Amino acid sequence: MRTRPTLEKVAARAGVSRATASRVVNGSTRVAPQIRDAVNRAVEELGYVPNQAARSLVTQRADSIALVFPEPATRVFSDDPTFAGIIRGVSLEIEEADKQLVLMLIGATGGYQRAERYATNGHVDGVVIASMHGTDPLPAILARRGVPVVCSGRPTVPSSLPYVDVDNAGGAERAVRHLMERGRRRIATIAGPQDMIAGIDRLDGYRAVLRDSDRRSIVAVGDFTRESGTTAMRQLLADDPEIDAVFVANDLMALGALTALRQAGRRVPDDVALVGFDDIPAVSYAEPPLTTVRQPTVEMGRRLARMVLDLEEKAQVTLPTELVVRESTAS
Amino acid sequence: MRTRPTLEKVAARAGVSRATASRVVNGSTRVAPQIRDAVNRAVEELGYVPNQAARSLVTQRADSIALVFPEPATRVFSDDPTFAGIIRGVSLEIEEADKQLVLMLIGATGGYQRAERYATNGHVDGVVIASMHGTDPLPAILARRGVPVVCSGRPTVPSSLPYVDVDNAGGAERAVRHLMERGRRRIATIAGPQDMIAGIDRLDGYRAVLRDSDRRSIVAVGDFTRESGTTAMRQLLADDPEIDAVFVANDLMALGALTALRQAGRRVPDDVALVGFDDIPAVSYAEPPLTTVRQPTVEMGRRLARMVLDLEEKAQVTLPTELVVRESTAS
DNA sequence: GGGGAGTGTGAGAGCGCTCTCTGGAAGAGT
DNA sequence: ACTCTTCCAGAGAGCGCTCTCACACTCCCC
Repeated sequence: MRTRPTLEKVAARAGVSRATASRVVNGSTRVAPQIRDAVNRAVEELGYVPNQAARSLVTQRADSIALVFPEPATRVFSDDPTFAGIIRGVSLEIEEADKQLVLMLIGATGGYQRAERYATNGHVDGVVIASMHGTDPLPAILARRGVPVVCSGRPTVPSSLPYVDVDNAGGAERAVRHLMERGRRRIATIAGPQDMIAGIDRLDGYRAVLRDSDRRSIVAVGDFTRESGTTAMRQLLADDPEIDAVFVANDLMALGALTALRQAGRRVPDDVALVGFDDIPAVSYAEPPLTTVRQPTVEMGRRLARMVLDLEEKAQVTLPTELVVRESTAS
Repeated sequence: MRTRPTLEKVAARAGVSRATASRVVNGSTRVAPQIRDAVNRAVEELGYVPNQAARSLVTQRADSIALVFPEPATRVFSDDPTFAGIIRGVSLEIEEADKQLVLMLIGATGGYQRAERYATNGHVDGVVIASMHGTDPLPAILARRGVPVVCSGRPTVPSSLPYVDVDNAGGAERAVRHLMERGRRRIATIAGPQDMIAGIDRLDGYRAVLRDSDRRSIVAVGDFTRESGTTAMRQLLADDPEIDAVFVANDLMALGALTALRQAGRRVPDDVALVGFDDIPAVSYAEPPLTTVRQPTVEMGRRLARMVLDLEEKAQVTLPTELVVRESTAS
């Protein structure tokens, strides 16, 4: 393999100086047309590609951003398309900006130090943290180190860090109200983990609506996995057999709950109505298709990327969610 | 934000030369213990982190590899955990080697040139192509440019490029033979796209077994999406209502087929037995749970990464698949 | 006790690029 | 015709690091 051509070679071939060649490559306007053409031709002929390392060294920019998935997220990763949506969104925006995406799935051992070290060594211009765990120390650490950080999901502890979240509470409220409108009396919930903002806010939304209508909450807690949905549903049925509706804090658990209901001989929606959250593809193919709350995952990814790339102001953003009504809540 | 400390500063603080500081940072043994300690202390105190760009510039290594998902793959991405498995595997191995993973989802517009340009500018040490499309020109282009490339999935056109594939044909054969052993007479298949090696090989496996037992093939073709599975299943039932078993080339289509069967009033497995391929989590929660062929996606990712990192010899590897029997093929 | 072998440290070049600064040519103004 | 401005190209420094080479020192053996 022959060595890759340098700017020097391009300049020599075009009969100009390295500085001029650099100007052309970087699209400066203040270059005479015929010289620009000559350089471009040389670039073409030699197949010149700028050395990013050399460029970064002098510009102090890396032209890439990191997308970090903390350990707890990686576990769900393979079964929850929510993360895929965020990746896609971030990727789309990054590509448009002609930058690179560095993906870090933080493993169990020493992943944090590794991510911290990496993010602070100038190899990335910013970090998007796809953490659903609000107690994650990484964002604050990086921010203190001067690395631009944007979080996916509002941190559980109030902070001034920029984030992009979805309207979890609002979505939950709409879902529960929808169940009430359909005439459901005993509305339970399967909540998500209470160390994640999505788990907390969705439970809050559920509680707020029930409180307003003077009903009591019936709560089981899962961990956003399908299995935990099944377990929680069984428990709910054991605790209160009269339940006629369940708001489940995510679709994966809702699918698990559906299994438990079927096994218990309850018909959906006839006996028990079911609402999920996320709108992953699988729920629209479930039997029956599940009503759920859609969250704009790709858009989330886009906003996260735009903020960290400074294409838009870093802020604390909450994107709207939308109730998608399907058969599982037919009256 | 104060400027990050350089090796120079560390050396000064430790009272040694830059060269010695470099030796310590890079873990050379030929340094006197007390000097090593002094340097390490200085590193600690200053919070020194090596500048990767500067390092890459001189070593000509990037310490990162790219994982490329061509356009057709990105479409399935969000609903098919197969890709997530590959990503995890690659990520695990990369992390162990203390390198970085650059993820490229190739978009519709100019993604190829972008990927090519990026991969050849010395920013990555190698490329893993998660292409299921064997006609993809990218691998050959990069290989010609001298970039280490490993493909996920055997290219459809014979080539000497290293790849990691799974035993698609063998898995399909085992699945179909399993259906025969369960006494099924009319075994159809829903094949995958015939421009992907997984689609081709799985159909070949199906055909081989039927040929050996002198039965005729009944084939419908899908594109690996759930919807196409439903459509193909309907078509199959219309063509030949006597069908009592279907081998489906992937799980997503199998789930789609299950929907079609249910809608047509066919019981699974009583009337029609169903086998999928991939073993995604969803099929074990389907009603009934589907028999399928498991492929080791995480292991695939690991092998891909190890090859491209030169931790093991680049070769053409085929990993075994395994039949997982569940209720959908009970006799 | 002198020459080699072995060991640890420093000096300095240079990776490929960007960017400031300077110089020269051309055009405009008096 | 001469100066002033404008514009564009080149020279050169230097980003932070690694690595070769040279050098100083200790140790050992004949």
